[in-house]
Amino acid sequence: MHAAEPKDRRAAALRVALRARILDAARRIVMREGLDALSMRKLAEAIGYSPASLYLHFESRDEIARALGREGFAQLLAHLEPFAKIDAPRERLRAFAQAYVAFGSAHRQAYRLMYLEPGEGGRSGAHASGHAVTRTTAAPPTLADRDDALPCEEAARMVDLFADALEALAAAGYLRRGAQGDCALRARALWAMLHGVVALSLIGPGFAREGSLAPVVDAALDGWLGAPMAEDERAAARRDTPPPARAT
Amino acid sequence: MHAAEPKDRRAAALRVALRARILDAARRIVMREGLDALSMRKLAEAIGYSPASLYLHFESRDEIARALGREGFAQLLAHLEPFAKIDAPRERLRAFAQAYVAFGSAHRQAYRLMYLEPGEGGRSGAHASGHAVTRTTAAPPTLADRDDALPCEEAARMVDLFADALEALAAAGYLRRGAQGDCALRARALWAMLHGVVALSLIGPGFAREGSLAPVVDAALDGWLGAPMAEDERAAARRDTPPPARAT
DNA sequence: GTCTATATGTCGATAGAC
DNA sequence: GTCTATCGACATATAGAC
Repeated sequence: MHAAEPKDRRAAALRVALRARILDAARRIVMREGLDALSMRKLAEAIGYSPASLYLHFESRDEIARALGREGFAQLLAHLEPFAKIDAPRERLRAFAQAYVAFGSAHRQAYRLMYLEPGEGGRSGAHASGHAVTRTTAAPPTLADRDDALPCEEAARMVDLFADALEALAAAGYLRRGAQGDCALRARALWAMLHGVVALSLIGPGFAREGSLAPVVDAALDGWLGAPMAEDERAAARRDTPPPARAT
Repeated sequence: MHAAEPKDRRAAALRVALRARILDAARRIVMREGLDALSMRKLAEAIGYSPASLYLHFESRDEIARALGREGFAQLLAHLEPFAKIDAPRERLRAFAQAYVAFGSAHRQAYRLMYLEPGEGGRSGAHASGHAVTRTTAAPPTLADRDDALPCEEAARMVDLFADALEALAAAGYLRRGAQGDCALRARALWAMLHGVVALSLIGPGFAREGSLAPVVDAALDGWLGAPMAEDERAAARRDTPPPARAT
């Protein structure tokens, strides 16, 4: 194990650069023509290489799609994190929620990539040719052998963001008895609701009026944010809460 | 326009019977091996016909997948409708919610089919071969030209079921001010939440503990069902509410 | 080590014979 | 109506040039 020589360093740099070039081209193709249009051939042509070369840097088309999905989660997290500095928990949660669906609506292709089921990808293949078992009749295909929990670390951090805001909400007295103990659970429920809104809006128009998902999100949040709670009662529950300031 | 002759009737009957046979075989393949394994060739072999013959009864592989998806919605609706006769609105909504996620968890392949994006299907193709425009660089592929609102009529009826229960909840005094006017909106939010829970559980384990989605659903419902509302206040809001009866 | 060229087996869909 | 034959596009694997 001797130290890295300059030659190795340069080679490694070239490798990551080429990986980035491949992902850039893949991202462009997916954004322009959708995930189904992402093929190794088209991708290779886009970067001026042969299709086989791509397999030196990525294991499969699926791995490329998954890499793009992770990028999407990182983007989403970066989109949400600025709102974490909002002190008022209700406004913070509303900001998170609206920002989430806004991101999903604005980057439809990226969003679809993020929640790609393992082995979905648009095509199937599994062309283990030649002497391999070719596994035709095989495998309960829905659930792969993933033992890691969330789609990625960024997703976990997002859920933590939600949970923190919900804890602050409980601490501020907005949530009543029975709700304090399960902020982690409630954060996942919030995530599920937001994902559901985006996913349903993605499968076709008509779920919400003319691309405006905000009212649906607001309707869902009203239950969680203590909106139906009486003003005086909320004040009694805890006095030192910053003024709501009417979220924009 | 003369009346249908017996010959036409018999031919039509054979046509629908063959359609049903095709769908039966397709359903079996999808349940056993997943949507990706559904190919026209395998399907043709399963029913003892040539691949080309399938195109006389279905426009494309996608149409077959969509037909299976509609079946799934009908199944889901049939699974939910019995609970509509529960009088207590809170228990009714809890029953709907838990039944929804139970259905989604129990019939993963069917569920995935139900929410298939237009043109998703597992494979892509769009192989307009020969002299057709071949439309390579084409079409924002995410959103097809569907102008009908929901995925299907069954989905609309399900949302109506939710909305009715929410109206009953409001009428019973469980929902406070601001929440009564938007039961339709809230019903969609509920649908989105439930779909989000199932969808997130489908992309991999780890979203909820060991396949038990119920706590997440309960956490989400607590906000909507007025659970955090004080008992005495609820009683004051409306007295003639049937006893909750502790939903099973 | 990286890439090109090529081969194999997959697929959806169509044309045209019967 | 049904089948055979075929087209064009695909993922993946391998041999071998540089």
